[in-house]
Amino acid sequence: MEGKIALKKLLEVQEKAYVNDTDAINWTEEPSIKNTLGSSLLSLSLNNLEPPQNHEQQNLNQLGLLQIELEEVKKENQNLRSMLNEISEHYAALQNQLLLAMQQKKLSSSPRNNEDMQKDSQQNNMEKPALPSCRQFLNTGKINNRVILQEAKIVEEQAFEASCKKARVSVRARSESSLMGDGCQWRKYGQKISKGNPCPRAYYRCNMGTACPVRKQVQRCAEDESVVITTYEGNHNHSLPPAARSMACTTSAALKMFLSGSTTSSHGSTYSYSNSDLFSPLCTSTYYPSAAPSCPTITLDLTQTSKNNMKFPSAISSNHLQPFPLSLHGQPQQSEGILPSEKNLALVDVVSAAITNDPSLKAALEAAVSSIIGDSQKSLPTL
DNA sequence: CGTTTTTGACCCGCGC
DNA sequence: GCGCGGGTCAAAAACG
Repeated sequence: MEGKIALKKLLEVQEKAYVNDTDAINWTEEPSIKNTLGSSLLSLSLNNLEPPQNHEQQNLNQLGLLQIELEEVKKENQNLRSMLNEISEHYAALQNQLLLAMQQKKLSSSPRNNEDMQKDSQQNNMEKPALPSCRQFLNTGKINNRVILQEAKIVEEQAFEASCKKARVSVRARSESSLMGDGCQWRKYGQKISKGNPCPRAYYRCNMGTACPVRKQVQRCAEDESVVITTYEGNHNHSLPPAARSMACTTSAALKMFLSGSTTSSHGSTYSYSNSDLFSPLCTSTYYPSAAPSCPTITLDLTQTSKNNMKFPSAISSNHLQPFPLSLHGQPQQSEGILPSEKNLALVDVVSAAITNDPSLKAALEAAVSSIIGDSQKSLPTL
């Protein structure tokens, strides 16, 4: 019977590991379990190796029982898996609804074109079935949940794509090479010397998919030629290699967060991430000129390294950046001479929470940083 | 020889 | 309407 106990223990550990990944126990490293399992399994194998004398029938019975039990546990495991999937789906759907609600709030709070927005939303409501409230959603059945989830995803994707169509993500990084290793294949299709910058601007197109709309511009900073500014525009219409996916996730997540959680001026906005502890002159009051002023541009400033802190945008003005440092592990830290508004604090909270609570975003940011630094040997800044 | 890069010409939007 | 500047095209050159 020791074998049965061992199997039970093993299954318990497996179940525990499955239900909560973060609390998963590496049973091979857990001394008590390791010892118990070790001795039990050993005795089981020894029992099985015993010559089939009087115990033959007993062993066969045991084997049968164990097989039955194994099947039961497998079923239970499947149930747990499906439950987890459902919970994940619920979570995603609720997240979508939150996003939509935030977007609607943003639209309704904007005094400009309020009537137009209402008309648009009415039109949208006529075109698409209205999304249920959270309570309704939670009370609906399994099939309804799936349908709602799909609808929510479609609506969200449409809204996001519309917002992102012209949105850009700019990455500032110190690099000897003018090309950032972002995992994608790019084809150069043009080069120009822009006004106010002696360094030429290179234009690249994504070469990985057929007619992929993604483009990027690469230009060295006029003030500091060691800084390379890479601006990405558009969404990939094909699968990406892991390295490129990390970057795409980062830029997409950054766009998503800011388009959903912030205001946008009529003349376009520029936001900035930075990973520096202190304000750099480049960040405090410099406007990174966008070739398309009507497009919102998010700037990931990776020109300075830091261990624990990351700087996030606060002021969302059309022409100036006034970021202040934000500790990802705590509350926003106020910088000298810069007073963030309540709205900005809220935005920072959203961003902070998003990164703190979303391991994938955190990982994507780390991957993006590592791809830019291009030095896998060095330890990455802890986010 | 196929692919990629270079570079001058062209297009288009915006401000005056 | 005109000029300016950013973005794109496409032929030629370079490269492997």
